[in-house]
Amino acid sequence: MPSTHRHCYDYPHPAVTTDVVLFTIRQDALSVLLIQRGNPPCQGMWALPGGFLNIDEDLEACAKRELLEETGVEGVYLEQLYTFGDPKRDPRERVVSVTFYALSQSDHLTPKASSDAALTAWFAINQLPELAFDHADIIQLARKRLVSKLGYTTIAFQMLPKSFTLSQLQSVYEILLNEGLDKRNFRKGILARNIIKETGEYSRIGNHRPAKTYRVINPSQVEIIK
Amino acid sequence: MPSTHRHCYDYPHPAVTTDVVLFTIRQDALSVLLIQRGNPPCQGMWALPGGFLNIDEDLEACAKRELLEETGVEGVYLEQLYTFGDPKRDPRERVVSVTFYALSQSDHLTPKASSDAALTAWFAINQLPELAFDHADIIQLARKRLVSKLGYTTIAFQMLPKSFTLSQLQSVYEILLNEGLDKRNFRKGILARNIIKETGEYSRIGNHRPAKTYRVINPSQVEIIK
DNA sequence: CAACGAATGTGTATTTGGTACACTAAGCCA
DNA sequence: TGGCTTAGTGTACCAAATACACATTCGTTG
Repeated sequence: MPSTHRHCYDYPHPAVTTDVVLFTIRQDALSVLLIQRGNPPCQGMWALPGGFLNIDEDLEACAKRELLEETGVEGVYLEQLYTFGDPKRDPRERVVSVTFYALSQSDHLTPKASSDAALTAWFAINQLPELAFDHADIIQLARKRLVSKLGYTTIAFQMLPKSFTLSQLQSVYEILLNEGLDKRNFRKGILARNIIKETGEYSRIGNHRPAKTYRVINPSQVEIIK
Repeated sequence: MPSTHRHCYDYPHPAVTTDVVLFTIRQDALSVLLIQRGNPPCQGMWALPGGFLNIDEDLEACAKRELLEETGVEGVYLEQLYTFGDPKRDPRERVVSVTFYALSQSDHLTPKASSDAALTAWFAINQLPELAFDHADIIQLARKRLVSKLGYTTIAFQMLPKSFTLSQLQSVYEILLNEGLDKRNFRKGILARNIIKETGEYSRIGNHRPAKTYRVINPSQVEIIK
């Protein structure tokens, strides 16, 4: 390493980064937000938003900052996923990446061109491009975690607007679980948990019967249920 | 920092450590292995085994190495828990700690005096001493994770010898869950899962009827069940 | 304005899984 | 042989999950 480097330690330190898997549902498919890399290594490949931890910055703050800087997305639900530290995962230097996953509803999605002019785009999880580093592993682990959390938390509501219909909610579950669910049983189950209530208003989109809309009783809080 | 430091970077790097919460059951209590700190900061307080990541070392390898070096324990089940990165969690420098939890049966427990002559000792989880840094938080998170994994994995078997009785197994569950369980229902439930089988041998300890011993069908593999 | 298309909304019967509960069996020891 | 200690076993009840079909309410169109 060049001797002009300024920050010195008496034993080697790895670099620490955060990377974020931002999920949303687009066109009936679970999708993740990726950035096309403009520089080597892995130039031209797609990668998760993320970057180096500032020395006085909390891990979660770093993840949020990188997500905002690189994609313009903020205010989403964010949770730590796993820490990847294979010594060879980045060819440049030793990099330990603390990864997060985030959930966003379509409302909040305003990914803009990043400050370093890289491309950002959504990809359906079953049609991912070639990914940089170990980011494909990270995405699969995040997906697995998200799906398993569906079963015992209220995490699904983080992918819906404040007010939603039961059909929309069921659709989130069906897309994530990748299986169809019985409408009556689904509604019975959700309502029995007492976590949502009617807004009193109706969704009047489409040329069919309007649907009651609901909202979460304890919003912006992911709880363990049952 | 002293200018004699040798490893230099063009932006500051945090230190990365691993810390391990090693659980076992001793005297009918869930217990963790701790080391008394010989040096500041937190001199005299108790801490988790752990230490700095070598620059070419995998995270899990680091956790295993530190556990072996500091406590003499090896061959235990180990799993990543969470990464703690509060900028103020260590007063000396910025330290990001990737934490693990480990499970050991009494058989494997041979904690020896560490190489740097610190004291190691087991503490019941309800009688912990004053702990260094944020190690109390780490232990509580590990306990929570372990208990919740009881419900949907075969993790409990990692706390028992290869061959065990159903009463011993039930005891592990009772201690971790902190509640008594019905013997008949417990046995019915475990056997219905088809994860253990009789060894054909009997445990003949104590002045009472011998107990059939069992072992895990798929040993040294923690599986998700149901 | 009637018929149609499309999505909403609703109840019951069955099966399955979980829970509650008490006595006999087998060994050791005095 | 009687007493102590832990092992080992079955059934009845209740709760939760599943399977399953049709009427309702809009908008649109002929």
